[in-house]
Amino acid sequence: MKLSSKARYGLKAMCCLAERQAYDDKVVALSAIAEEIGVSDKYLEQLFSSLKKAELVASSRGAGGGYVLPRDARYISVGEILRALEDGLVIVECVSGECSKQCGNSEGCRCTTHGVWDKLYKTINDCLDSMSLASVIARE
Amino acid sequence: MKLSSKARYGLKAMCCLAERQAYDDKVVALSAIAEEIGVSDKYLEQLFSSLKKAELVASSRGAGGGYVLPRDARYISVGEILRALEDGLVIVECVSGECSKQCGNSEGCRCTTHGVWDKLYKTINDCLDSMSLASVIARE
DNA sequence: ACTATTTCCTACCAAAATTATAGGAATTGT
DNA sequence: ACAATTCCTATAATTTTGGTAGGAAATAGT
Repeated sequence: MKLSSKARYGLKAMCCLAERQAYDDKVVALSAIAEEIGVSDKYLEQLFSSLKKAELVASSRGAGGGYVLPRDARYISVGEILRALEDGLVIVECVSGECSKQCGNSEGCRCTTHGVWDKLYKTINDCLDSMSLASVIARE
Repeated sequence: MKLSSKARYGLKAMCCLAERQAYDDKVVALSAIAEEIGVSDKYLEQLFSSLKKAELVASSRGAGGGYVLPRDARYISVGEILRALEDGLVIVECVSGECSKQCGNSEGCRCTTHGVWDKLYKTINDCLDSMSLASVIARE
């Protein structure tokens, strides 16, 4: 149950973007973020593609273009970011969907361990949703 | 951040063992558990090897041998089981160890996102430690 | 109109981790 | 002796992850 590099770098990149935007309210070129956090432009592009799809960043193309946060960092949660990067943070198939093959018992899913995964899933998401991007960069 | 099959099958197997032991207090052959939860003997052997190392099962070899819980199911937590199967449930390297390459800032680790992983790690473990094997098979 | 810059899209490759299989050694009850 | 069982190690197959690459589309400045 390791967190992917996508999630690690993605969150770092979002922090970086938020910090730069707090400093001067301009669009930030992806290359600047990539350099700061130490990944290639091309790799980071892919992460931002996921983030954009989830509307966690907005962009403008062309020369002088770049990315901005679509809303205040106080209203963007870590949970949203990680779910965008980690395919919904689905821990086991059992959770958040039909429980067909994994459990062997789809309807109602009374498989012994279902309750465990369910509770774990909720706990993780609650935890991550309780942290905003703003609170992270403030290191609260 | 998916849970491994090891963890899924391992917990199921532990539930199965606990249930059988509650029923009649004998050692349970691994093959019986493997059949019930639908994995091969050989695969399950590996999981039990990890579980044994963590002293979450005890075994007797030879004909008529098998596995037993070394203590009451009320005093075995899901957290213990999953940590044994999932390499300590380490979410990111940053957590529970030196924070060298991943963060780029080892001492004190003030990397922006460290607090997030730390909190997440604690939350997950607290959640899992709060569930005993007995409560799981009782479906509480 | 041209150029430089930048996001966006898609395909692909390599490495690592996971999942599973296999063979056989060691132990023990009958 | 024999059958049943755990234990140990190697390895094969599959999937996932991490990262590279090329180029299309858009836009600002000249």
